[in-house]
Amino acid sequence: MSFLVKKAEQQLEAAVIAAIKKAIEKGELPEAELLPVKTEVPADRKNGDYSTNAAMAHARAFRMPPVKIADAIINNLDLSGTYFEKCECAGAGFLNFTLSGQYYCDIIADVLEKGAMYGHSDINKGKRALVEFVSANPTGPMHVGNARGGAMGDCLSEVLSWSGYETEREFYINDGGNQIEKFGLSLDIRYRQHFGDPIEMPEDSYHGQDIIDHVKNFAEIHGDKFINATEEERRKALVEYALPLNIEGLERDLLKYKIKYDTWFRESTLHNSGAAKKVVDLLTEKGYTYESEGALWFKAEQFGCDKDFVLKRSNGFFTYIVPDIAYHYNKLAERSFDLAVDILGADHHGYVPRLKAALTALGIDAERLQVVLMQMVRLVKEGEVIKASKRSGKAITLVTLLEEVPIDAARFFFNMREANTHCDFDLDLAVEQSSQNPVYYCQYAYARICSIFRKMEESGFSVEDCCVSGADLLTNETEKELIRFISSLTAETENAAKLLDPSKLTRYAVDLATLFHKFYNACHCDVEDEALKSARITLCKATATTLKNVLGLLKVDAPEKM
RNA sequence: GCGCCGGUAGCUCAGUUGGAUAGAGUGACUGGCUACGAACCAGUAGGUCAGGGGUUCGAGUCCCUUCCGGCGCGCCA
Repeated sequence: MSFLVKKAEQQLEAAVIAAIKKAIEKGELPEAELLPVKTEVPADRKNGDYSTNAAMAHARAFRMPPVKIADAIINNLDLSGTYFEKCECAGAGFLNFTLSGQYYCDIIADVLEKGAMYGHSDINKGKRALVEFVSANPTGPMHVGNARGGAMGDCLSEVLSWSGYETEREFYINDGGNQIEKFGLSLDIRYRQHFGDPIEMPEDSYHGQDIIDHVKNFAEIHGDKFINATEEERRKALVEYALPLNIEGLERDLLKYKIKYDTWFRESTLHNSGAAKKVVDLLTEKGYTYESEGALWFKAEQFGCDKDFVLKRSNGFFTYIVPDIAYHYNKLAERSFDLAVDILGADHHGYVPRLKAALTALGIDAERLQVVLMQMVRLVKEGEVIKASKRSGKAITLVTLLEEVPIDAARFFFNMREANTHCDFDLDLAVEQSSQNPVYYCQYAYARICSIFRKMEESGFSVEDCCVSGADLLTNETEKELIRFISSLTAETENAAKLLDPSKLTRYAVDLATLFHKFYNACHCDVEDEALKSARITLCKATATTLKNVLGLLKVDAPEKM
């Protein structure tokens, strides 16, 4: 959290502990072991700016009613030299504290001093994080689920950076294994169909238009010369033509979505370098594998899984999880990231304990791998769910989505809900440029502030030179509430990083906009009292900085006019 | 059958480490621009926090259990 917030909380805790000790010395409270004092912000501000449950928590230790303990604490409390000016007992024995005007001044000054860096924290300084997200199969276009994963992964990466991590974004290209076989098969059949072969597409092949388009373009270049080649050669040529185009397409589409990766990691490199074989050998050396029915098994039960699983099939091929183990071994052991985050669809949840078990067996602290499971997205239009079938190739693609919905709105919407909740994406609302759309609501607040600044400058008033010149100027409840909320951004960033949940910050942006609009309606900036005018403009500047920073984190534009 | 996730206002969702009378948005209704952007604000109405038990000063939050929904449990990926 912001150092000022921390300072205030520490002052409060120290003052309460000192008061309890003093009361014990004076015999107003009995001798007993003290419990740690915890402070919190009351939900209802009528109960002060901070409260502590110290009196209630000590009820048992002191064998006294909480209210009596609270009285003793208040009688011995010394708040001089702190950011607090008042303490009252309320309810069951809560001690409620009120912040002084100086606190509000100092918060605003701090925001303006930090500027674009306000909201950043250093709690994870010196650590490196890798966020892997989307990692869509390169066999076809991305769908709406990838759009959510992309928006979330990108914002989460930014959140981690803000919390102090040195963060990298990575895309894992599944260019090995079964789905590439299926890709080759699908291309092959479409190619033969293109030249008149009446062969039919199997049920489980890729039926999308993109496969047909690839074949058409391929045929324009190479004609029918692969018709008489062996099936293996033909497939190889088709895959070597289409796969790079698909990967370029993924990169291009994600860039449109404002997502830029630091690395594109290919699964095939794990096979070619022997890394996949190496992790299996390591597990075998450590005695964590055994052979049964011609296959090589991993003793997963020993590491908390419900059953053992196969690493190498009796036909000699590795199962899908081996390259994944090797990949995460690469992230954590070879590239030594302190934290690796995977963003996966919720249907992968059963696989996570297996992967972690294997990593543990390899001597890696599996806690360094954190998996964010993401529930499915349902698209809603005109109040009805749009059905999407992936196999039929009729799923709504990311590109189609972005043609309908502004990019900022899409990114914002996909970050409004926690990963682990089903997400209804309302297309009509996302497109709507009105108050109902939370993206515009936030942007409107920013544009409104900029408009105030323009008006002030036009009348010859220097916005640049504004400051809060006295601790007793910003006393309206909407002003104080706005400032307190501004002061909580750093703590919010830290919390979002800790919980791996960027949705905290979309809600923060909306709430900040709300508090600003309330302030705007309750207090006029353009008042006769020059000191008050200057103070309020300064508050607007701090609000603008905070709002712009948060929208920047989400990569949503903060327009000066709209 | 076993396991994971969820169930909070008509709808979509918040609710921090267990805290005070459970909150927003949206929809419905009533108000507010001869002052800085009304893309805004103020107010009214709407609840058995799925049901039941337990832990304690205190439970939407923690534990147990039942019901309902989503998903996973392969020598597929």
